[in-house]
Amino acid sequence: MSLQGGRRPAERPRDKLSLLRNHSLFRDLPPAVIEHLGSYMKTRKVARGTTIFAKGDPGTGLMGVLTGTVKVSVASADGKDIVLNLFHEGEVFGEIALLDGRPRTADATAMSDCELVVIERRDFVPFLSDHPDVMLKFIEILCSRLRRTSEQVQDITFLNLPTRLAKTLLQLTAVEDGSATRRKAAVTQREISQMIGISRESTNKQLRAWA
Amino acid sequence: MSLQGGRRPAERPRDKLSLLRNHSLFRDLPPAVIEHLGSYMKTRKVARGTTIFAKGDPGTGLMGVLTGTVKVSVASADGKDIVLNLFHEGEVFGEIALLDGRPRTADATAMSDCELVVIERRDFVPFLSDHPDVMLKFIEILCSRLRRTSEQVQDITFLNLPTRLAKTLLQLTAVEDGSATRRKAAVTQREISQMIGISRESTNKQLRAWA
DNA sequence: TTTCGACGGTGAAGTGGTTCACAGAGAGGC
DNA sequence: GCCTCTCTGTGAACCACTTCACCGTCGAAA
Repeated sequence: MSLQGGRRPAERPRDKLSLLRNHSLFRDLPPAVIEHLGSYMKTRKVARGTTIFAKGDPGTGLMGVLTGTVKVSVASADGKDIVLNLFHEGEVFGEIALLDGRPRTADATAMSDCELVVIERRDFVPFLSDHPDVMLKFIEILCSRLRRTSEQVQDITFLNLPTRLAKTLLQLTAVEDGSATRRKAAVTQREISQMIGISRESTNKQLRAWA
Repeated sequence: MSLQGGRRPAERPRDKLSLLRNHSLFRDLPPAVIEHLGSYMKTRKVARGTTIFAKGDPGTGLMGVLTGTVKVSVASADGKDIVLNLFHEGEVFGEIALLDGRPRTADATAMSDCELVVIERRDFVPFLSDHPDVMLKFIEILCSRLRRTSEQVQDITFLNLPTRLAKTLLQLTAVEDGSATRRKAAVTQREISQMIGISRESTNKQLRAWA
């Protein structure tokens, strides 16, 4: 299943321009436009554990991952957490709030030290109006996100613990194979359990049972 | 929560043109364009219980509801069912497969006798390319769908039976208040239970406990 | 009128996963 | 080198919800 409509990188995006050049959203734009867009982008370094944005924040812009891994999750009233998505090098996140201008509905956290790029909404929206082809790409991305989230609903309601766990593990390893350089993104059992919506203990027991 | 980005009708869309005129997707288009688009639309009447499209079908087009209610759901291997969405008069559904050209990921069923309108993908996609403003509206709709589905994930994992049930009932009644004319769309307990992903019996018991 | 099928209603038994309460193992700070 | 913190590992008790089995009702079909 092609997650995120992003690229699955062979070489890494060392800088913001190569992120643009490699991402499906912008890949087909003429070089001059890409450079123009690049001039709007700011780079931001964040340390592992930093909150990049929080639920309720105004959605100020589009984020891209240069290096590292970003976790998008939501917390419940009583301290539980679910992970909605992980984003790796070369991928783009935070489009929803960018596109509809409404507040963020989830938290984003750096799972490792990260380098991010940001394009502000006020810069990006006018650009988007001038580039219908990019709108189409966004539509594709949104569709694939929707299919994914909808599949998540189905998994949660239909599948039992071991099956869901297996599926999640497969996805995780698939993604990690893609990026030759995996580093600090060691996924803990707690995080796995949050991805599938199951207690840490149960996850552990199932993993042990298999090992 | 504004569902679907659709209209909440005061007067009903007796024909396909007034559906176009009232729906947020097309509302702002010049009348000539609306009529042009209308010429592409076919009307289709389906009896209660009919399968409108099935999971795996090629996504042939965009559907609109003139009268009646349509249920979008998926079935699991072992015969269970979840309802992902209900669509009422004046609303539009089936955009995902329309927009990305991939197969349908869910079934659509007529919950009452329905009149639908259909625009074929081959007619609509060229139209869309010529109308970036409509693409923007689609982006809005996709965003709101995504927010809704994501909320569904959260509800399922965080909330317990009574809370989810209450929430679903509220949504149901809210929608039904909107359309003055509710008819055959009597929702059974089984359907409610499928909307919240809980057994029919448990739903029944909770309802009894409240009554 | 009878029959049939779908829906609502309900109790008893079963279970998958949670919660709680620990304990050991490593990793980083100082 | 020790202390602390986070992660992993594990058993026992508990509970929310499911599953199963069954009954009554009501409307439509025959």
